[in-house]
Amino acid sequence: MRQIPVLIDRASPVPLYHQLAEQLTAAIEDGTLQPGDPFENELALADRLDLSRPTVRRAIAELVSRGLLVRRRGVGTAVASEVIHRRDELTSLFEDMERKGKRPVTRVLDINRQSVTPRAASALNLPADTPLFYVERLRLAGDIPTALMHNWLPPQFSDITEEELASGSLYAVLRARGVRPVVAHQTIGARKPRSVERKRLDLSPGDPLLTMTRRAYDAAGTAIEFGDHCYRYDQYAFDVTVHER
Amino acid sequence: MRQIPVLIDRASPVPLYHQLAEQLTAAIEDGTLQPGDPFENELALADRLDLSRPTVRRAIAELVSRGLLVRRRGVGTAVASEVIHRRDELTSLFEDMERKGKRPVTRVLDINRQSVTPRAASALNLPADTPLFYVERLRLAGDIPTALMHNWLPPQFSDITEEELASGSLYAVLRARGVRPVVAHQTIGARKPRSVERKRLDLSPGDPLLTMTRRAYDAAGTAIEFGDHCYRYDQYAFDVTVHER
DNA sequence: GGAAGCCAATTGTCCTAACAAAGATTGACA
DNA sequence: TGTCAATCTTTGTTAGGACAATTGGCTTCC
Repeated sequence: MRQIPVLIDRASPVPLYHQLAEQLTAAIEDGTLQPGDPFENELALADRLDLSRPTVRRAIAELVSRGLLVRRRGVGTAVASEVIHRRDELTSLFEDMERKGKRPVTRVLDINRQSVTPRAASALNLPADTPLFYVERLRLAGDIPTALMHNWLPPQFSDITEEELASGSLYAVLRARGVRPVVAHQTIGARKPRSVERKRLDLSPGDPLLTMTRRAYDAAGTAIEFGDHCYRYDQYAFDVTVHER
Repeated sequence: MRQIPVLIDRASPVPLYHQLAEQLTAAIEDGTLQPGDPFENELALADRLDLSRPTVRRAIAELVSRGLLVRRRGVGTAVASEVIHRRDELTSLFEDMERKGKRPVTRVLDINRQSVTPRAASALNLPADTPLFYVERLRLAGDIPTALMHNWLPPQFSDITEEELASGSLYAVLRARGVRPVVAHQTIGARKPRSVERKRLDLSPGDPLLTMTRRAYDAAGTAIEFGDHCYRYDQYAFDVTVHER
């Protein structure tokens, strides 16, 4: 039975069960524990780390709910098989590209702090004539234009600067202001490009466009972003993991 | 403060926290509790139902993780706003269309019970030369061709008949055999159609194609389906709800 | 040698208890 | 009257203990 080294800092403000869950997750994700490997039982783990059983159970439950571990009463706990280990995440294109080592570059093409756009306003649950913060950006991976992004945000974000946007992800800017997108509804489709889009994304004649519109909400259910994005079909695809029930 | 009637059966083999969670969920889903309504606090609920606080917490945690409730320390618990209460589901195109009242029709174009297709076999974690069950289907909404679907299944499904497939959804056929797809990884993209696809889907020149490939797994992580689908861009789009963390 | 039954190991459920932290409310004081 | 501090309410974290249910292996008996 492999014992994973775990360090618990009782002085830290982060909950013990979460410290533990993080370190166990890391051990699985970096391959220290392989799929199918047996996992130290919860009593032993609690004893070894000087934590109570409920605390250890809570940490393990977190990994189980993410599909990293599988438990069977009377038998034990094991690392789940490879394919189950993924989860849906709310990420942005920027973060996706960074993870793949693609070195994303953002070019801000247009900013309008008083944009009246009924379609966007209604997606944000605001009156149709509400002036919104609007930004159009082009994302490049190296030299290749990858995505053309149109985003509308509620008026309280109209002080966002071009510099902030150029430096990285829109979600990072929002999070820096204490706003956390928690749920988003996305619609993914395809269509023919318009001529502006063809030019901006450097498309050849006949090239299709992959499109996504997104409405993102915070924990209270307040709409915080409406996005309308176009992607080069040969540069981007959406990976989605769906679960039953 | 609305008190929801809850009946707990301590003699039942179903866990108390689950009985409670079910009844609370029902109250939200049938509209007894409306979005934004305050929710009885956990101490009061525990007291009223004669349950311990951890048991009540566990039930509430279940609803929170499904996005039905929102909690804030020091403030209380409330029913989440409408937009949050949705969940990703593993459904099929057939079921999607049925829900929208579109009256789907399936036409089986090709069946091969011994198809050797290395790309599909490897997606199913089988040796590349494994003979697979292959079916090509065209889905129509009324008269309009909507999707062209290619699916490969492991050899144990090679007794599936054309009649079964014509009658409805592939997933329904699988479920009737006691196989439950639980997780699927989908990749959604766009591309130019090939000429067969143009003909089958009755596309005009220059029309793009929306594509999706899917690998579906059962609870044990066994691959049970590989699908490669094309959709008419003007007839179909994917709705995806993503959650943070 | 095989089968039935028992036992140990492990996870699952449930309870009591205590204290911490965050937000809202109240009240005292300037 | 306005502001700050104390207090109350509510959720969050952690602990410890008891017993139940399931599984797998071992032992014993035929």
